[in-house]
Amino acid sequence: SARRRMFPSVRVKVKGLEPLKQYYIAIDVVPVDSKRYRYVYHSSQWMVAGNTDHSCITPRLYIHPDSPCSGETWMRQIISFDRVKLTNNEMDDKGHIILQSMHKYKPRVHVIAQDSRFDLAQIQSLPAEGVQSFSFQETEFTTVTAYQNQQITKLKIDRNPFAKGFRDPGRNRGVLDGLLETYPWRSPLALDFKAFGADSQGGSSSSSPVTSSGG
Amino acid sequence: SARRRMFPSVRVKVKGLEPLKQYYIAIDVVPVDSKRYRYVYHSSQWMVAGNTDHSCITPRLYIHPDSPCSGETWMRQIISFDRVKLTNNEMDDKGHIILQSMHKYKPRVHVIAQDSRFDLAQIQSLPAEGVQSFSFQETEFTTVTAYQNQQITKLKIDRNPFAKGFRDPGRNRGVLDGLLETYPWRSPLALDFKAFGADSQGGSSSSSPVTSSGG
DNA sequence: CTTTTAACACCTAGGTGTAAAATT
DNA sequence: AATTTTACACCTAGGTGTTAAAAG
Repeated sequence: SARRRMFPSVRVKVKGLEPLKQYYIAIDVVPVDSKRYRYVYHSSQWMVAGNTDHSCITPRLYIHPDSPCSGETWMRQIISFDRVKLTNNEMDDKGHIILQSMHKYKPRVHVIAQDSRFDLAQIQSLPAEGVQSFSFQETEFTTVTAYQNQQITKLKIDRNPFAKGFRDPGRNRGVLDGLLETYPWRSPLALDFKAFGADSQGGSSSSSPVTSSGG
Repeated sequence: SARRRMFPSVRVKVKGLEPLKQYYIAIDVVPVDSKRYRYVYHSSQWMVAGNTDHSCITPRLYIHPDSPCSGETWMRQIISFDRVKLTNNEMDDKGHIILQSMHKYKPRVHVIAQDSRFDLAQIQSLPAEGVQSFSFQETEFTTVTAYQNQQITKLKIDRNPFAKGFRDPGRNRGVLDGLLETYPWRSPLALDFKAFGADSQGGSSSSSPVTSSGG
């Protein structure tokens, strides 16, 4: 029943909003498939290890704490979801995002136009209209309770300020640098409402008790 | 240009709200008079030391972070304003409550019925209707940048968790106990919407670089 | 002289991976 | 054997009164 922050966090830039209109921006995390995975150490790969039915659960929505906010303000800043918390506790009552361990997931970002018809700050699920949703291939991740991949561990230690105590000022740095070259998202992800499509340019996203999928 | 939390913080209990209706609850701090004060140490008293015109400033509103919320939820819990921050910086751009040092002030609590006509989460000033305001005589305080009254200092050290490092486990305890007997607010203040009046029963309220008024 | 500012040691509060223990 | 939980040392982040220096 652990609950930890998602790290790296999802960070997005938005353009094409109406400056004076009010928007909510939210994130949720949806299953990529219905498979359960296990990590095969000697081949450094995630392998299918069973099936899971996710169809009866609706994902929880994390509303960005700045919501609601004008399109102008949203577009002026990088929108960071660094306080999102994940848990594997299905009975969680703190509103955190509930995921099953050893499964693949992908975050989605939702931009919701304010509408006086629904209760704006009490949103528990997505409204039927006035929503645009985006997701990014490179933010896919696999959930774990213990790290399987030492490269991910090193990346987390080096990039997460709260893990500074585990940093080795010595030669580990080279290993991390190598991983970062292949780490797809370094700068904020980009959402363009004029194009109405997901234009990814890198950024950061993943989760806490989590390793990336590929090996 | 200091900005510190208000301590003790204002804590209220509410009754008489409509359970299913949505409300904002907010606090602001208004001048008690137009006088500037100085503390006369030998007589342990605040004396008038000048005049100030507060008429051209509208006080800033601090909206309780749980807002908006149903009447049922508001009534079920103690409503604590322990994150309110005060500053003497008139140019403050962080939204903190701006006060002048060496003046007397009194907090006000506002209960605001949700209304689709105004932009609910962007409230900068009080709406013209649908608001009920309460204040409590015993929460009056005088602002300072350095404590004038050693009893207040001792009370803060003993009651504020963040000041634990200054606590003296020895004989100071007796002094504080004596002050607490005369300290008027120990339990949450009470707002009754059926009576539409301020029914005070003690509680806690004051401010950060602040001493109480009386000697 | 009175009042304010800034640096400081000392706290609370909470986010890390780790390693051992517990669970399945 | 694989996975999860728990206690832990070590961090970040930020709230205290104190003190000396600065400002008025």
